[in-house]
Amino acid sequence: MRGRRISITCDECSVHKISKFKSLNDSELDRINYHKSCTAYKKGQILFHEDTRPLGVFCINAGKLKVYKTGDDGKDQIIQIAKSGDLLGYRAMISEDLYPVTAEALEEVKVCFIPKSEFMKLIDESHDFVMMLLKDACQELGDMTGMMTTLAQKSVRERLAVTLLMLKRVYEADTPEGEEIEINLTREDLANIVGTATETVIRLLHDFKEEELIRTSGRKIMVLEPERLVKVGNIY
DNA sequence: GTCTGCAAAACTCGTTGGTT
DNA sequence: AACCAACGAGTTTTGCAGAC
Repeated sequence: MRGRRISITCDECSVHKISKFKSLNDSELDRINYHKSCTAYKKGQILFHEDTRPLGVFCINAGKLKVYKTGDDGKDQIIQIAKSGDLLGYRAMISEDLYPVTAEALEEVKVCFIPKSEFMKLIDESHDFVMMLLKDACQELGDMTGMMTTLAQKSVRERLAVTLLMLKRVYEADTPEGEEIEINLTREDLANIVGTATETVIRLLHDFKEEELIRTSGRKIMVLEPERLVKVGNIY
């Protein structure tokens, strides 16, 4: 299933200022612009599969993706919800590994693909760019450590509270100021982040609703009381 | 008591075809 | 082209039994 080719130039890109490419100079940016290809993916389409070889990196222009790993029992564990401005696939490429995860569009997604050769040239030439990648990789390592601890030590109820707060941060980036933040994810995806069964997530969401911590409208979830969710999640 | 898995019912959403 | 109803697929919810 392939996406539809589209055209986005870096200087008119809406996320350029928050992307990893913000430190590049004009000539470096021109080169990326020349070599990259941009694609629109529909919901459910796959950008890259686990255990395939990276041929380049993906810069998300618009939309959200779930990044997940499939376990031995066939169940998916969602590692990350990637959003506009995020860069995907560079760690596996730099370490010359296969992709450890799959990236799938959660909605209409616009993505720019930068071939490996051009990306590696940038790493050779731009110190600022390398530092930016290093910072990002270290940050993610820290996040993963936190996630592992959360999954291992917290109850499902606590994990769901932590997950809702994390998703609120992800979704508020795309929400105009003043508007209510809506987390738009299936219950199954939510369960795959929390690491539990869909039914358990639905039951706990029902409890959170009763406690007026959240409100739901169809599949959409609105966090009403983030401070109380912090307490429920035992976050200090 | 907490959580999971299964099954069934209820609900939502996207697609399709007909009508205006 | 716009609107609407019907339909089917997918998703959500609920109840129950059982494992830990």
